[in-house]
Amino acid sequence: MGETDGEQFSLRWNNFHNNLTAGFHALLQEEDLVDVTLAAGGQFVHAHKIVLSVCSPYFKELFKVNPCKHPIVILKDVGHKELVAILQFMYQGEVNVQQEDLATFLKTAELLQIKGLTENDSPATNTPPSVPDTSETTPASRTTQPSLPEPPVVQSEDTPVHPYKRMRSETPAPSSTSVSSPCTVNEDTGGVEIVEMSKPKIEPVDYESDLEEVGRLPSHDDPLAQLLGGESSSHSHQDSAQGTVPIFASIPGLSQDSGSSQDGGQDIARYLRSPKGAHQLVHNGYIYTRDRIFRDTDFWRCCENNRLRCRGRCKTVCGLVTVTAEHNHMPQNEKIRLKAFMADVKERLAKGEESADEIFASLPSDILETYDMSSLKQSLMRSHRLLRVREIFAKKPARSVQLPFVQT
DNA sequence: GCAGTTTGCGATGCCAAAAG
DNA sequence: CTTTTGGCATCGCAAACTGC
Repeated sequence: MGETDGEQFSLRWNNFHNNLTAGFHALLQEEDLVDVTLAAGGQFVHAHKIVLSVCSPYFKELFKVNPCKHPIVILKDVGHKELVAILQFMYQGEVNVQQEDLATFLKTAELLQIKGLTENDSPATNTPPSVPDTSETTPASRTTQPSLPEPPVVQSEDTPVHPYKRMRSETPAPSSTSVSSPCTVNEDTGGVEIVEMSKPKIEPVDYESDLEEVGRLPSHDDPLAQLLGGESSSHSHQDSAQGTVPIFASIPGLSQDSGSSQDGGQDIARYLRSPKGAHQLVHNGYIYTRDRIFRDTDFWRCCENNRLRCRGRCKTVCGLVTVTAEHNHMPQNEKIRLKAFMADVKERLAKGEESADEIFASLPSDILETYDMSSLKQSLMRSHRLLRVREIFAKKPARSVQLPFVQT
């Protein structure tokens, strides 16, 4: 390295920014190398994750926590027109917007945290040099504090840790819509199972923590209750029975009502991992275990199919949940909630940063009142110890456990 | 209180049959 | 023939039990 002390030449491409801008725009126009599908207003737009990430910390974070090859991001309550305009702004650095559409456009841009269009556009961050400051389009009405957008659920078929005998077909989805993007199979575990399920432990979907700020979903103290897709046990599962429901999330603030989540968010679905690592789906307060994959359809069956002889089933095609058979029992929100809590407790126990007493003391009072925590605590502590012992033995070199060969 | 053993049940995979 | 549903055997985890 020290040999490079000689005279250096600065090579500058004067047309660099223009070329980059034109290149990105061309890629967008030709839908070349696109790796994300944005759905808004019933229509779909393809884009590039890298461009969205550069122009929006919101998208950046979204793609970081969902390392799916080709996610489909369904932006509820965002119009197709606004989305296209925002994309044009991101790719070209400028866009023409009708005056009557300006307010909606800017509000959408704020919620999506589009750099150059939002007030909290961090100057310290790497603002794209080619994106001009659009302060001239900044109206006085843009003084509202943008609420943190609820992250849309990135529909992904992510992180299969365990070997499955049958892999999902990658044939394009025969969707009734104009989805031309694949039903992505992301076989990359990526070590991010914390997002959905960590490899050794059960872990809830992590982006629920962001959902808490929305208030549309249950805002219990527990960071896990949202797994249920709503907490009300009084909900009627018939609401979505035999209906197709997209896995989606709304962008709050654009619409004060609950949008198409008529039943209070009950149609939010979440992917989980079972304690054994299998894919699970939580929908309308029911847990489904993936039964099989056929073509581009995942078939799920109620996890109570054995115990309660429940016939509840559903299927997902490109993230669209279709309930195909009714359950013979009520939604098991409380059960799911408890399981989620126990998974959380186990995770914290495993971290060893808190004592068991501290962890249990931090649980919501209703959980503590409902369940016999002393026995639960004892049981968890025991299984935790057991786990540690197994880990220790698993780490031992093989020769240390080899027994002398005895010929019989 | 801890460690070892037993037992119950949930999870999983596979197959057959029904339906379209 | 393809898709969907019903059934069940098996495995393994975790709770419960027992003894020290």
